[in-house]
Amino acid sequence: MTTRTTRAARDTRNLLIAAAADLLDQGGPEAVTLRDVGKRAGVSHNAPYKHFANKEELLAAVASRELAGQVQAVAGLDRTHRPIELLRQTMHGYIDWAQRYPARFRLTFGAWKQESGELGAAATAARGKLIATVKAAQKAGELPSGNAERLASLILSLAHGACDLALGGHLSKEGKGGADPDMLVNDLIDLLHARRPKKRGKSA
Amino acid sequence: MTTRTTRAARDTRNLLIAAAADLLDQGGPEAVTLRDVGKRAGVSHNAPYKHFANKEELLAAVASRELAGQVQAVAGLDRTHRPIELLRQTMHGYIDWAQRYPARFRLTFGAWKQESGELGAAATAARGKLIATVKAAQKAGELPSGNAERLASLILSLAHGACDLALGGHLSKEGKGGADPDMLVNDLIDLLHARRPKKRGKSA
DNA sequence: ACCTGAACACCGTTCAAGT
DNA sequence: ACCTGAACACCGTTCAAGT
Repeated sequence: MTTRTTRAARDTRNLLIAAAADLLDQGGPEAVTLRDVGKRAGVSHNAPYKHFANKEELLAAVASRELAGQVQAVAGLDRTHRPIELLRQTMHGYIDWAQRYPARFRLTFGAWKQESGELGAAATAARGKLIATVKAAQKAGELPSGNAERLASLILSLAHGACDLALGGHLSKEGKGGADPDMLVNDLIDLLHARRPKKRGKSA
Repeated sequence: MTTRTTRAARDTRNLLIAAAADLLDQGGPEAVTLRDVGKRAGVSHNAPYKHFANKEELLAAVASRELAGQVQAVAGLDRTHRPIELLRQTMHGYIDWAQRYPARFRLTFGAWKQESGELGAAATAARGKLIATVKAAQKAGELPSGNAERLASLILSLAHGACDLALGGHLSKEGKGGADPDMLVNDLIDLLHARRPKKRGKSA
């Protein structure tokens, strides 16, 4: 099972990642100190340096795990639904994640000074999953044709922006004009669906 | 001119804000230390505490100034254009600001632990400006009818999300699928424009 | 190969004191 | 009313030393 790293080392590594994620959830970014991460993982305050080059690399590992979880969630979706409903569920899952774990969401898409290869790969994988879903919906005639990557960027940007603004209280939740991220994603998907190619002169 | 605060105090306050913004632009959030802010403003490292309760309040003042600048920019737009073009220019201005000053953009919409009344008011003013622009475009029949606040949230969420993703390199700039925030905003506005109320049976 | 404890430089914040 | 210098607690990181 273990190739080069021992089982104990991999356990410690995962414990450190889990500890960082927990601290993030409970107290935000500034609550994630290497000292508390170590304490929570049952090791000394600088044991993390045996598994990560520095604090940012530990945080990058947390972010990578989150993106991998997103890919997993999409892969586990019920494939009996129509492709456009799969797309809708994918985005609602994304929004649900952002709202349940706001600190992880902001960390994942936050500012990284040093590019982590693992994080970049996880992001590419997640983006690939979304593009495939968009392509399937296009093939089924449920979305307008055109570049799938650009369409995916449109949908993801909206969902992402709505989540980020909502977390900051910039979406004016109260009143009749209040729109949460789920509603806005539905609005856009409905808008796109209305522009789908008409197969047999069916009125839009 | 000065009501209760002296001119010197107001100058120092503005110098501190400007110094913080400069440090933010040059070295990112972690470059903004109270010590360097003071040094750049020509005062001691804890003079900021005479003008702001703590570091976060200084940063909130920076963010408020940025939002006020956005409102100013919209107010200065050429009113001879059609309303929907004003909307387009407003969003392009927003995107341009985010790309020129990424650290200010992320600070402004970042995580605030203590609600600053000034920042909240600035955000409300900026949102109000956008909603008014959307309403004007609706009245001119250039956007679909419906709740203007919700439509404004849709457009702002897209622009905001596209900027945030682009800053993190999550928008796959290269290749034919590459779409930058300006293109995505144009896509959405065109999509909405195509769904505008048809006045005299003009084909969409 | 992995971990520890001491140490260093740095930061936000407080406080007593000055004008 | 505004500012300063010293001090405190805390943090990321390094290093010598242990198994």
